[in-house]
Amino acid sequence: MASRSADPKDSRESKNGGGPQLDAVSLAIIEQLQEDGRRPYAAIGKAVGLSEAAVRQRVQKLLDQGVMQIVAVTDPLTVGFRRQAMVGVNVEGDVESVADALAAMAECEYVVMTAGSFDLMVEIVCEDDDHLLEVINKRIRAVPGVRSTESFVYLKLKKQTYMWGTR
Amino acid sequence: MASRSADPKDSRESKNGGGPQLDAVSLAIIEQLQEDGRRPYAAIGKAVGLSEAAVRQRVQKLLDQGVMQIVAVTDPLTVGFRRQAMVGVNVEGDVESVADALAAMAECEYVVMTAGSFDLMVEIVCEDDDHLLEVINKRIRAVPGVRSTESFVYLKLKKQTYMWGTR
DNA sequence: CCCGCATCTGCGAAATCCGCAAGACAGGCC
DNA sequence: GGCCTGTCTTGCGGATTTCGCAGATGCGGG
Repeated sequence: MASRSADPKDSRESKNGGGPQLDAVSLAIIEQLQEDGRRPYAAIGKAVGLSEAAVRQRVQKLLDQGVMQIVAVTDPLTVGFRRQAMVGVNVEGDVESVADALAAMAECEYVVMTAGSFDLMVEIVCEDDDHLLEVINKRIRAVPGVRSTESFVYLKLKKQTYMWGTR
Repeated sequence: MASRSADPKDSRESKNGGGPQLDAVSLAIIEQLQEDGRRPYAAIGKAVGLSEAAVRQRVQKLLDQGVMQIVAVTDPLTVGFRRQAMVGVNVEGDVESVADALAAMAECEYVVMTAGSFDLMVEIVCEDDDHLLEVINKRIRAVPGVRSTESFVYLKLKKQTYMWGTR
């Protein structure tokens, strides 16, 4: 199912925790859809050297497998979220359970466990200062196991891309 | 052009750095496209109570204005990027010019100016450890104005959503 | 050798996308 | 008030795209 039969011009191994491997053709399809998520299958097929139906099947499989998703992404500012912050968190005890608790909060857009002087980094998206203050001081610090937090309020977003795999 | 909340026209609100305001209908359209970026315009129109052509025009305008984009997003691990890190940067001199220089690097997925003990936070996406090491120690620290950096290597990504505006 | 499995291709039918022109509506101006 | 203007909305036809299905091809196992 993965690839390997048609045209093995690529071979990376490393079964990481996620899923199946991708061949060069699927990579090329993903690149096309990263430029425009609504690009027609026929146009993609022309670009990657495959028939329209084949592209359709591959895209469907990539979606089913969860390798990629085609979605609208927005600028938080224009949809009413005017305060964002990155919060570094230090934990005592089980880091992962704290991470799960934070991930359950709607305002936490992004939660990652890290190595370094923070155990967790969390991106918060809020409507205004009051909302941000409440989330950081009342909700995050109330989670059992949270030892301390340090906040970095966003002043200006300079770059934000979704071009993984495009280089 | 657009207004901002429940009903047709009211006037302005703080013009933030981004752009125009969105009314409830555009919000609903965005929600539809956040569930499935390829959903047909007619289906969206039925869901939000608008004609197909009207939905098409609004979507096109939202795209042209940069309010949203419809793209494929992938799990970095499955497309071959196995090392990620958040890097906090301290700057002497003009912060914005340093931010621009970092934003120009392909490996920098995310660049934001912040208030707090870092002037900039940068998310790096790399293929392996060697690549990550090179980007941080050779490229970022070589940018004029970079005083110091602190790295937080990703151990496990716990949450990553694209649901802005959906709450 | 034969068979199962997976993918790719080609083709028609149905649905969708896209441009165009006309009607509806609110706001600004004299 | 009356008028104008810009925007939004609607409806419609043609080109394009999507979708399902059947057949062809390649590969590995029994």
